[in-house]
Amino acid sequence: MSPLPRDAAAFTDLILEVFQLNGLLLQAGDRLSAPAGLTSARWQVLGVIDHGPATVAAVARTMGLARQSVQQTADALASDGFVTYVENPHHQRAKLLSLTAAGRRALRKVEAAHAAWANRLGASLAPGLLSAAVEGVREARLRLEKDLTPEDGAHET
Amino acid sequence: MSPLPRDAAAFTDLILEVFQLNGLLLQAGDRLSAPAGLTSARWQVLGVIDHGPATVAAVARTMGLARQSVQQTADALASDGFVTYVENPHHQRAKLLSLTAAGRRALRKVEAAHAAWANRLGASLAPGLLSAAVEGVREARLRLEKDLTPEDGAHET
DNA sequence: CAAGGATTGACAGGTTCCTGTCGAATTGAC
DNA sequence: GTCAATTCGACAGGAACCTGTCAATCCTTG
Repeated sequence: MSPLPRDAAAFTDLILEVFQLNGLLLQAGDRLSAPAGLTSARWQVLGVIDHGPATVAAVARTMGLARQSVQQTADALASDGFVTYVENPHHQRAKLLSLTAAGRRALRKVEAAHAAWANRLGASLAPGLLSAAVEGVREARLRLEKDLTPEDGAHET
Repeated sequence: MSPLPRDAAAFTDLILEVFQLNGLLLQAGDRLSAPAGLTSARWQVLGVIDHGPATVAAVARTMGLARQSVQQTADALASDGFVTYVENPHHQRAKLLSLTAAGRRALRKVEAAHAAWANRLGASLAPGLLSAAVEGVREARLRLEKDLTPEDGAHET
């Protein structure tokens, strides 16, 4: 009822758009990765360890997710043979997630599909519009990150 | 590795930004609604039935979610007393979700917090940047929606 | 080198979304 | 008016995220 100021209204619009786009992107990601036997979440994990093995916690930090979420995905990937846990010279308990041949093969397949798709979608949007969107969303994200950090609590993030 | 064309790269950047912003927005929404005893998902459902009672299926359509997801949230809201199921003159089995006094009170509280928050965040961003972001994200969403619709399957969406 | 703090993997449990299926109620075609 | 298609709520099960907690393993400090 109480009319929001223009800025606030625009910000709220952005929220709604982002929610919807996020849902569609997940759907698209699942569709892209399904033929390789993957899902969005699993594909993303594979992508992180593509440039080198890493611990579950390190992958989680890279992805901005909770350690435990990535653990679940990683275990699933391992039991499907896309990934193996290899010894970590720097840590006895924290083994390294490493791509198997099958994992690398699946990843390459998804990446090819992704490239074609991103190309098609990216080309269908005015370049200026696209880069403005990226910049605006990034700016909003940065503000929000600051806004959400009251003070870095001691333990776990 | 294989370098994506510029458009595709920008599109991929947008995806990453949207994923991150989405996560932060959910976090912010939960923080805004927690003092009222709600969460993002529950708040959104209350918002839909604020302008009048509706069936679970109708709410789901409005929100763009599966019927079953909203059912779960609605049941939780009902057992917490924010909502009740009232008789539906047009349908014997499909009762209407309706706000209770407590539900309306909680919703108003969250809306007030949301307004203050959106105002603060919205004002901290250059207006041009913000509207460009909204426009760009909307455009991307529309393309993606088209891209994802192969043909409207018969039953359930 | 010994103690304290931080990080890690494991496990438990919860939320919010999904798909799939079922029987009941409504609606539409004939 | 009857019969088929659709819509609805209920229930089962699963995916992907979360928080909280524990013991084991670092790592830093003194």
